[in-house]
Amino acid sequence: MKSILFPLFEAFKKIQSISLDSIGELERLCEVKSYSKNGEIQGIGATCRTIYFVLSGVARIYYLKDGTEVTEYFAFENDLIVRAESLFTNTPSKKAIQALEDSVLVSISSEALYGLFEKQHDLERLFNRLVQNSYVETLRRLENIQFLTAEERYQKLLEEHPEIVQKIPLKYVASFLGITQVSLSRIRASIR
Amino acid sequence: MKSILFPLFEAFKKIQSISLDSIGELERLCEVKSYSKNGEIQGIGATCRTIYFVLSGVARIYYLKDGTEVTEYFAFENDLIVRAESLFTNTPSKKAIQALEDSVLVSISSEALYGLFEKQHDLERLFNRLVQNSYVETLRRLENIQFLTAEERYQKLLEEHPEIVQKIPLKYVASFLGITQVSLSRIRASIR
DNA sequence: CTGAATTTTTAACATATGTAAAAGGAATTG
DNA sequence: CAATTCCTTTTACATATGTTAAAAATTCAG
Repeated sequence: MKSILFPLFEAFKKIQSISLDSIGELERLCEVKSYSKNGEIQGIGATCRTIYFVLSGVARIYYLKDGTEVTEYFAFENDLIVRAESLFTNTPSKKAIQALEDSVLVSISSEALYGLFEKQHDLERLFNRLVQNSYVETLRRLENIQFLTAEERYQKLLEEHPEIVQKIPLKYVASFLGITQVSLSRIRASIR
Repeated sequence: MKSILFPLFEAFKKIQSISLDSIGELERLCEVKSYSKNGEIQGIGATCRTIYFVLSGVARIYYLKDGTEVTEYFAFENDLIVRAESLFTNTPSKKAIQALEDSVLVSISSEALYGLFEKQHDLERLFNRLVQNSYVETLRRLENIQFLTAEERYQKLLEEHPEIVQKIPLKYVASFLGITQVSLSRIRASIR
C-alpha cells in the first residue's frame, strides 16, 4: 500500500495493531476529498453518519450560540474529526465541520465501518481506542474550562497546542477557550 | 439470576443485547461493596484499574485544585463511574471517588473485564457504548460551561438533573457548575 | 499594487463572578 | 437535648470578563 493514506494508517498502527487484511478492507471504505479554505465539510442539521480524518490542513467543529459561532474542536493532521453527539445518539447535529485552510480529508461511512467490525475485530478496537482518546481529551478540556482563569487557559493552550495559536485565526481560538475575542486580545497584550 | 445485580443488568440490556453466557461471566467478576456516607471509594494517586457501577446511593468524582475540591461527576443508580483519564491512559489519577450517601457499588476489574472481551464480544460492545454515552455527556457539559452563564447552567441543571440539586450538598453542586458556593447561593436567591 | 474586506487590538464602560468574613440554619454526636 | 460542627446565605468589596464601538493591522481580490 503506497497511497496518500499511508501516514494515517501508520498512525493507526501506533494505537492498535491491525492486520493487513483489515487495512485493505478499511482502505476500500476511504473516500479522499479536498476542501478549499473556509469550505464546509458538513453542515448543521444532518445526522452524522460519517467519520473524518484530516490528511492535511486543518478543520474545526463549530456551532451557533445566539447567532455567533462557537468553536468546539480543531483537528490537525491524522486527527479524527466527528460530531460525536450526533453519531452516537443518531440525532441531527447542531454542529458543522469546516476546513480552515485548503485541506484534504478522508471520509468513512460509519455504517460501512460498523459493518466491517463484524469481521475485523481489530478495526473495532482501533475505533474504540480513538473514541477513548477523544473522550479523555474532552475531559481535560472540561477541567481546564471549569476552574482555570481565561489567562491560565490561554497559557496552557500555548504550551500544549502552540500550533493552534499559531495557525488558527484568534477569533476561533477565543471561543474555543470559552472567552470573547476582545478578552483574548487583552490577555495577549498583558502577557507581552 | 435473581441477585442484587439484576436491575443493573436489565439496564445494560437496554443499551446492548447480551447473551446469558456473557451475563454469567460478567456476574462472576462483580464485587459488591457497601460504603458509608462520605466514605472513600478510591483515593487520589493510584492508577485506575477498576470500573464501578452504583447500585444504590450516590457517588462523585472530585479532584483538588489549589487545595479546594472540584467535583467533576455525580453518579446515581446504575450509572457507570470510572476515572477515565486514568483508566484509558494508564497513568495515576489525580481524582478520587467518594460516596455521598450510604451506597452500594459493584466493582469490576478492568483487566479481568478486558479478558472477557476476547470471548464475549457483546460485553465489549456494551462497555464501548457506555464509554460513548459518557463521552457525549461530557461534550454536553463542556458546551454548557463554555458558553452559558452560571445562572443558565444552574437552570439547565435544575431541568435536566433535578435529582442533583435535590440530593447533593450545594457546595459540591457549585464546583460541578464551575462556580463558587457563594455565587450559587446568590443565583438561587435571585431566582426565588 | 491598491482598495476593500477581514481580523486584531484598544478604549470605555457595564456586569457577573470571585473573595473574605460573618451570621443564620441544619445536621450530627455525645 | 445541648453542643458542636458543618452547610448555606448574606454582605461588602475586588476583579475578571463581557459589550460596544472605533482604530489599527493584516489579508484578500481585482
